[in-house]
Amino acid sequence: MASSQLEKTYDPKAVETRWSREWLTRRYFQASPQQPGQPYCIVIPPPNVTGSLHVGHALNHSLQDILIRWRRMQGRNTLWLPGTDHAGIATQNVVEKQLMAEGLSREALGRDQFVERVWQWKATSGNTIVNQQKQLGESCDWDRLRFTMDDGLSKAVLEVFVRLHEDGLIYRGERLINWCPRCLTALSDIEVEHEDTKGKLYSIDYPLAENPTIRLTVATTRPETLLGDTAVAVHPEDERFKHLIGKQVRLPLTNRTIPIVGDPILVDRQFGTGAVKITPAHDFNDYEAGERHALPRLAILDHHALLDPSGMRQAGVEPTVIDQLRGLPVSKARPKVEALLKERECLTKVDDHKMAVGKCYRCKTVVEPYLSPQWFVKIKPLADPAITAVEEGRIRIIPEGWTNNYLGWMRDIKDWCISRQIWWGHQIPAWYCLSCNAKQVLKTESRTTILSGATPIVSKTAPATCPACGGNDLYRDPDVLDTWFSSALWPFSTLGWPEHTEELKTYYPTSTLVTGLDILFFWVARMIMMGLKFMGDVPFKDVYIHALVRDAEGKKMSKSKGNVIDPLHVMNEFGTDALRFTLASMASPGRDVKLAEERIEGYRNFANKIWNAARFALMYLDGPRTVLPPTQRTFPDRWILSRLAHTIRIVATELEAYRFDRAATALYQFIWHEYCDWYLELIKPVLQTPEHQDGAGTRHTLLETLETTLRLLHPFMPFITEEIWQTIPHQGDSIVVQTYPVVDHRWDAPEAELSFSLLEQTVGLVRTGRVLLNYQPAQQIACHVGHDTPSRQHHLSQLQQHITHLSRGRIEIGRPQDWPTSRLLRLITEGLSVGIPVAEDVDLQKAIDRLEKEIAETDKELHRVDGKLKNTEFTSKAPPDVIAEHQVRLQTLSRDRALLTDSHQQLRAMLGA
RNA sequence: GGGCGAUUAGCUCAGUGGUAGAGCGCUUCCUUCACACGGAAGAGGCCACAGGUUCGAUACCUGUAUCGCCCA
Repeated sequence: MASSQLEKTYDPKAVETRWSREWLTRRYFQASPQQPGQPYCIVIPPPNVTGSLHVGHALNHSLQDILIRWRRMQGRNTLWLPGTDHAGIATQNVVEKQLMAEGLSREALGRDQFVERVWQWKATSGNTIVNQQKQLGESCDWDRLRFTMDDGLSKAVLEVFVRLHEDGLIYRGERLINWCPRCLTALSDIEVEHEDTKGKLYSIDYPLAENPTIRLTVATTRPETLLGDTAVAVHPEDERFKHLIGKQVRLPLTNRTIPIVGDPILVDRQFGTGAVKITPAHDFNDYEAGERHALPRLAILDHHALLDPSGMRQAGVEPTVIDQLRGLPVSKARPKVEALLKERECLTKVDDHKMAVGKCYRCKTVVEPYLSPQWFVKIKPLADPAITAVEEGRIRIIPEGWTNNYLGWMRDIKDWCISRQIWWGHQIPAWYCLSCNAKQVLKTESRTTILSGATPIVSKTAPATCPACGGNDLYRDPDVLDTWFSSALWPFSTLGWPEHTEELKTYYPTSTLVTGLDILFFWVARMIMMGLKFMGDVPFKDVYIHALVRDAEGKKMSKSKGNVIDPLHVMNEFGTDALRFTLASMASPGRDVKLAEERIEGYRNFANKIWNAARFALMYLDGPRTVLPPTQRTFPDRWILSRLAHTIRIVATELEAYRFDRAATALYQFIWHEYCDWYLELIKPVLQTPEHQDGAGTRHTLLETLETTLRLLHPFMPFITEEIWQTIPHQGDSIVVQTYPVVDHRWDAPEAELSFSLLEQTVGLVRTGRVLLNYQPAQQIACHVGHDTPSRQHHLSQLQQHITHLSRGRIEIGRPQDWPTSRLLRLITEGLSVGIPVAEDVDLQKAIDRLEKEIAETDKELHRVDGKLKNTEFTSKAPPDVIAEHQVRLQTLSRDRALLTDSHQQLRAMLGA
């Protein structure tokens, strides 16, 4: 057990590579329903299969690994189930870009070949993130790795789709949906990101049909959609306009007249001119208004969001206008329309206006409301139980503040558009009989349109014949499902559902879901709905929501900004343990993690500190070790055991509460500032004295506390703790499968803690005095130590050897009034006095300044406390113990002040002499 | 526009109805035998602002300002 086994500086790389492999080889993370212990299960939020690990994953995964390793050590039957997500639009975009670079396109390839190509891409890049996760030491059961498009999960998707359809909770219909004209697919409401932009508010005159000299002025931010207007709305109680309701206006640039309707929902009398145009095919609010007033819908944009000549013809747009606008994107059409309106003197005003535009969350293209037939989930019946589950506390959201966010969204939830017009994903299991639906299925060369009137045959397997006509000319719906549809099943589909597996019985409901706020609605809410619907129980009991990781300035990390911290780079430079500990210690609830490399460096240093503490222990562990009952151990041993017990308590409490930051801080504080700074220093004299009578007992406590601390720290810093644990005397194969420390009440030693605080205070004063008098650290000095309170004075004499050792002084303990009155610097705090002889050649100014500062501070505090005690309001109303405490403080402060003043005078006298 | 959160040391953040805390950074000293990725000693704060509750508020309440997030 020679110390040369450990290098002077900890080198994480070799250690991490070795142990991450070894743990996998030894299959420590494999779960089984047969294992004993109360189950504890976490399903990982599946990252994009073709992605790579970013620092957000690192945070998310570190926290899960801490929970899982902690529970595993507690003896729970733990399962951390890993997996990846097929990320439909994102992955398809990536592969399409590759094709473009090769001069190909998905259309040129055809659907089957394209999908085959994506599978190939998944095969080459799909393991990247998994391998990175392994490098991070994530203790997942890798045998159970799942993918949202693997056979089992696809089976679950089919089952769910068919059953929801049977229950009338999935329907197909023509609605206005969010459409990305670049991805050429529908998006759900929450896949649209709203962004404030500067726009304009146009005021446009619509002349009254019966009397063109009367004009109704409408305000709009999108003048080009005017071509598709089918009404104008005013508030039914607006005195300015209510007499116009029911009349017709001429729609500029077209040959149509449209009605004026009264609508209290759509119209805000204060906004704009008080009159708005209604374009049901191009605006969500207008769509609903159109429903209320049974208005026709006229679409003038095609699926590329270009002005569509045939749409415009149907809308009665003047042929010359059509010629000018055909094929233009909105951004170019708008100024044209503006100019045309100006020409005709219809445009009365253009104001600057702040407005929100929706953008595709995948490609940031401006989305268009687009009228098209899509598949929807009727969500209300699913949402209601999901609301109740959270209200009743069957699911706890942590931090609690997000609960209202969740409930608010769920109560106002809209039907979920689940069809996507892409190729990569779960194709919808619906077929159309081409003979029954001859008029509803329109095939052109480039596109097949299935009108909303078509009758689908929904089935888990391809039907051979049409059940209605017996025909066999069946056409499968080309759309695929929203990726989140399959993710919503994740907590049970990964455990084998729809089969009734032992895994489901054992691990469902899972214990905790750890995720970022950004997918609370996308994913968490939908898992709750689907879990309740298909498992009859919540998918998890706790949802822990952590913050997002930002850069040191608090900006969102993004490749284009170049402020991305690459976790792998950081792990290489500072060690995985350092990164994990940093993320854990910064995971305070309700606050974003602002990550700077200096922080990680700081925890790299922490790892090195632990490493060297272990080196120290190994140097002195040779020799017999004796186990003594805690009360019979030495003062330093009793103290450190007491502090360790305290730390174990804190870590347990904080982990239960998901306060990773506080648990990490407690560990840091204990290890560095108690164990290393004080305990190891305190026991050096015993260890460095051969045959010391306390040697055997001390060596045992040293080992016992180090080994326990390593286990306590292991979930946070798995690698270094394993490496050290293996080096010191131990029982068992790996720290991974050891028990987590629990509090031993016999370790609590309040008397030792009290003595320690006196020791710390005394050593602190001596060291301060040493610096004030410019004595070198190594120089042995003589000093007097005394205390006001006799019992504390007695404690000082018991601590004499430790004070002597830590302050490098010959300590004489006695009452301050008996000390020499000249050539002595006295420092005083809270009744404790330290006197240090002043050598002939010392510059006393520093010491005098210091004393003056302390006198001033004591004075200030004295006045404050005295003032309070003289205030009868305080003495009559404050609780007695608070008053007593103030009285004691007043006494101590007065005595300190007197002694400090005395010391100050003596020093000044010396200067004068 | 609605909701939520933040505002504490130079920076990043804990925290509590009764002495203001940590990490990093900064200053000075120190290569002594675990560690210079270290040790020791320091400097640094009207706890955003204004009211209120209270004997007492950085903390509880109300409002304001600034910043951030979510929703519309």
